[in-house]
Amino acid sequence: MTTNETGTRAPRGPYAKSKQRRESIVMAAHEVFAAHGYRGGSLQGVADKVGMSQTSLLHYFPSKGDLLLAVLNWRDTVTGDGGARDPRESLVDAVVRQARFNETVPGVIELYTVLCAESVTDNHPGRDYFTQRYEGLRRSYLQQFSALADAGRLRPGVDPERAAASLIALWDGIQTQWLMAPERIDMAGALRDYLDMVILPE
Amino acid sequence: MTTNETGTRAPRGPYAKSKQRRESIVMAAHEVFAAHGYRGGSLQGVADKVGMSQTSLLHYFPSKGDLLLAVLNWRDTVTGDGGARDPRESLVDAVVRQARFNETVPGVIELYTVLCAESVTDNHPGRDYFTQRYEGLRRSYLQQFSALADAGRLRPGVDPERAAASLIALWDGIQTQWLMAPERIDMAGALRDYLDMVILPE
DNA sequence: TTTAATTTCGAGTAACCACTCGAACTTTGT
DNA sequence: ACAAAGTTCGAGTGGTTACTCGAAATTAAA
Repeated sequence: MTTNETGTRAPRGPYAKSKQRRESIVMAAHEVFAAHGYRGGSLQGVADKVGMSQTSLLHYFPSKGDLLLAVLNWRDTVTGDGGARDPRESLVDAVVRQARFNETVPGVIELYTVLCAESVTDNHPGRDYFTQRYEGLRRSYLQQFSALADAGRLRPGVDPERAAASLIALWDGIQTQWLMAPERIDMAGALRDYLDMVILPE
Repeated sequence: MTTNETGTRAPRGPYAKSKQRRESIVMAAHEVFAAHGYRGGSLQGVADKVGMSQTSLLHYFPSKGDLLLAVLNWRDTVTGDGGARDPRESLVDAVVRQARFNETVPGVIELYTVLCAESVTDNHPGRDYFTQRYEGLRRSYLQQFSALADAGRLRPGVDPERAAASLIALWDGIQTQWLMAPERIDMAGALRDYLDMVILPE
């Protein structure tokens, strides 16, 4: 038994099912935000999907912005970011694998495409998340391109910094087109073509 | 004087200032939608910018969706789409020129980036516009890459169709990153690098 | 079993939304 | 000047929004 200096009892912390409850809320919010965007999605819609009242939802996430950040951070922990999981895996293989995987998980591409663009409007709660994410991604790919450049495997004239931003840009942009015409766009193919052009064969 | 068969007078058409009024509404809506997106922007906000009542605004554009389409179509007539205006101008020069120009016009890049991604959600009124726009852009660039391929100026292994989609994707994606960190991203540079890689020197 | 913290939710709030209606006011051809 | 059509807007409508409040139900530690 623990008491604090005021004699009141210490807080007990969340109940057993609380963690799963939060997770199911986050997953429902993922669906809603992917389908309608942040502004277009409503807390009521999320609550309906979970099967709880909107008021109860706000007990777990005190504001809509908090819920959005929870969705974004949860995605980060679950899905990858295009990096190699095996150090022996090449950059192009890692990117292509991630692109192919994203196609199979419904909502991932919608969520990022929609929310990322939406985040550049007014004071969007996801703005800091996306700016930091892009900075991190650029840093990560810059490092990989730099390593390739040191190994003499970067096409002459290619700047690693620009290539990092361009790879991310190509990826994002091809996802947008894929959302509008999935059967006409080969995401992995476009990324592979680009990287095969930038990176010289061993 | 014109009368129709019923004896009633023929409609007179809009008044003199109506055209300018519509245009000022469209420009205000352009600002609002660029800053807040379609769902985030409000008719009241547009009306306030123009200095008229929200009701009067709806006299010119009977619904918010109509206003959005007017904004998108107006943009098309005013700004270019990355094509060459002079047939002697090369593809890379035309693209770079358009990219540099877009940087100088506030709101153009915001508008397209935000609305394009937003348009893939539920039943967004701009959806058809963007899908058709992308189809048209791909067809246009495909034609140009094909012509270059016929002239033997396309890097071996590059598929004109994929290159068309990739160029557009790169352009869109680099605009998104530029919006978040304008001083760190060189849009024209990224596009030039890509095209210089795809297109062989004469 | 007691007891307090956590979880749930019904009811309400104030703000905002796109849009309607009807009546005034302005323009303009005759 | 007349009259019809175009324009403006105040007032409202029904709906939705995120969020608050207070109280009941549930959980679990002692």
